[in-house]
Amino acid sequence: MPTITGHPERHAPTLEAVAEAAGVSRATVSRVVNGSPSVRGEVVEVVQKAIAELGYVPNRAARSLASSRTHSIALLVPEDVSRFFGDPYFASFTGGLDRRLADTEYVLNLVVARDDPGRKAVRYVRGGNVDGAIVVSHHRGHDFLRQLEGSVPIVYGGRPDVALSSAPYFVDVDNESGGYLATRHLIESGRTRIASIAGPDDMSAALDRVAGFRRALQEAGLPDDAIVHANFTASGGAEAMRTLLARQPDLDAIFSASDLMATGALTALASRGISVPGDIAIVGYDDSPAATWGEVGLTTVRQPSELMGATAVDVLLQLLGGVADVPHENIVPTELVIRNSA
Amino acid sequence: MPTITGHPERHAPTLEAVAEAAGVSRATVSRVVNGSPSVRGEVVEVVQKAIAELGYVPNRAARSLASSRTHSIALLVPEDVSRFFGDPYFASFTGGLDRRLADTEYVLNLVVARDDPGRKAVRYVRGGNVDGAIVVSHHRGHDFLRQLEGSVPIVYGGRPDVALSSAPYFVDVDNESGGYLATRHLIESGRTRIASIAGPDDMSAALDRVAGFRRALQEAGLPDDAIVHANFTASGGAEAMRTLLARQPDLDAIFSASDLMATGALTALASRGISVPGDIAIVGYDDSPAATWGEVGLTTVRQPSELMGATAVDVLLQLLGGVADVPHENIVPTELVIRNSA
DNA sequence: ACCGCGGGGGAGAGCGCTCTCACGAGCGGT
DNA sequence: ACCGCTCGTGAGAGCGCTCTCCCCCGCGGT
Repeated sequence: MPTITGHPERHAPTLEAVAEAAGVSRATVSRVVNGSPSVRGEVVEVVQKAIAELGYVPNRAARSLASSRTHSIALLVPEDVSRFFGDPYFASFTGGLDRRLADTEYVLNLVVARDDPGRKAVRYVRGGNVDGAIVVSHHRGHDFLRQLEGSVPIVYGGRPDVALSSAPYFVDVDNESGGYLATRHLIESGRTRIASIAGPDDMSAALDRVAGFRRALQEAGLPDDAIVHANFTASGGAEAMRTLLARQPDLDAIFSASDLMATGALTALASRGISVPGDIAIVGYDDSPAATWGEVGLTTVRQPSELMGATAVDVLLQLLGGVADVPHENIVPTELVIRNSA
Repeated sequence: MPTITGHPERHAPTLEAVAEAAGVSRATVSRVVNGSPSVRGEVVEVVQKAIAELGYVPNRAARSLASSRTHSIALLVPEDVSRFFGDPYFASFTGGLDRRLADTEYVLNLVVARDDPGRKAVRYVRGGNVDGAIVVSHHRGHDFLRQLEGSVPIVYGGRPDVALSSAPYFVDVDNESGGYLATRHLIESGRTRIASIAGPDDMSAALDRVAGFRRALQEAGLPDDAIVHANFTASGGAEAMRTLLARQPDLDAIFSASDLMATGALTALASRGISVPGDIAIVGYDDSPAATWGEVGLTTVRQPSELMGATAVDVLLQLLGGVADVPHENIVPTELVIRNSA
């Protein structure tokens, strides 16, 4: 049964056909297709004309079989896809990644390591199906990632928590400077009694933001000890807000380490009739959709997630291109998005 | 493992190597790998043992070159990736799709048709790089999709708006029954003065939900004319809520055609001291993250987006498998998620 | 004149797999 | 005993590229 679902495949033109049409050898066409500099200009033109006329498209499989390069890279997600993409941060990370990749000949393979744990994904990556991989949303405990070492170049989105045997390449965001930025903004708008609803104290990202918060306050000679840790949820944010108000009723600004917690804080404030930004200014963190869903738009620190995606691709392409001395740590800066809440 | 006489060069084992190790021909190994029934059981075992010992992984490129089947399918997104994945609906559609695909040998290629318009993506799909494609988030005006016709089997997520020359395959959700489900739930919990905050009246999905709303009320002999259209935003929902209250202050239930509008309605109700679900019950639509972000969890109609993704894969696999009489229209039912608001 | 050299282009051997054929063995029917 | 089958397996020809040789030609130096 050679017929596949009745799709009459018109024999796609091959390199050979182009070569014949252009009156040159296969090798020459190949050179033109791959942009080799050692073909005379006029020959290049003839070949390109033939390519255009025949509508030739290189066969990826043949190419990668012959060159043992696949021209595809894996986006390795070590968890459920819907959870992954449901996170706006990763959605836009992927967006930046894809946009950067669009300029190249590379194709993105979505590889999910859900069950197993990761057996299939590891086999896929190690099996020579991709030239490199970008690993995102990895967490402590994803030890199977170690099995990828020594196969293809890998770039991590976020500093990997897994103990790897050699220094990994990764891109990460500068949380400290994010906290600093947010706090400076509050200071510059004249606030002086500034507190922070921080994230869990066992997450380095949360602690780094606190560090930035403190640095800004210290530089300004303001007290830096009004800090309550919460768990990155809206209700946690609301509770933290109440705690802070109880402790220090004359607060005039809050730096919340996540937008979600900020929305909780906003709710808590609203229910007490405290106006934002009139009485208290709030800066969030993430620039998630939650930032614009409430009545007041949330001023927040955006993680340059697109840039991170693009950077991850850049690093990987350099690695694949054999560039020497590619930096292992690639830290991108954060950016303040000013709306109404501060 | 390195042999005594061999070079230390660790070269990925090929079919040939397995064949030699197992003492059979390449063809036989190929048969085993591809699950051909015509190999004796004991031979299968020997071969599988050899495969396991050598850690053999088939070379995808070679396989697809020889068979002219790529074993990969495209997820074609005709718009910006971050916007696409930022939508929880699509995130989980993709999740379902991926999960279903995980049981197969197929791999997902993320293909974005952003600029161009779609030139590169069309070339990619037509160029024989994938066996089939799933097109999502397509809109009126995406005429380039027509150029895909006649290349590989295509399944659309959502009924395509583009004028195609032959009946497309698609999966879609049953909006009418979603509206019906939500409204029935309100009726069954004893509500009798039920209104709807509907979506824009030029979107068929919105109108279908209204139709379901009406059907439920008519069946119950309740008035079905308390309907205000809004634009699917939170502030639109809040305004619609105020309008409804002004019109009919004794309302005891609301069916909101989106979760976002429902959150707006909740805000409006809270500011008037109307309790949910005490005074007024609310059912939303989508089961987006917004449904769980507020103080009260939103009872809502979940679009079975995962199921849709999985169904799209099923349909495509059937098409690829040459199954006859694959249905073109695949409508999946909606599902009620009960939380606190109703 | 000669030689050497370098650049442009052709020839051809694979890359690792699939798949059609051919082949031999075993078996039942006549 | 013969034929004709089926069944399991092997042989070998590609699939469409890349890439290493190698050759040819024109040039400059001696």
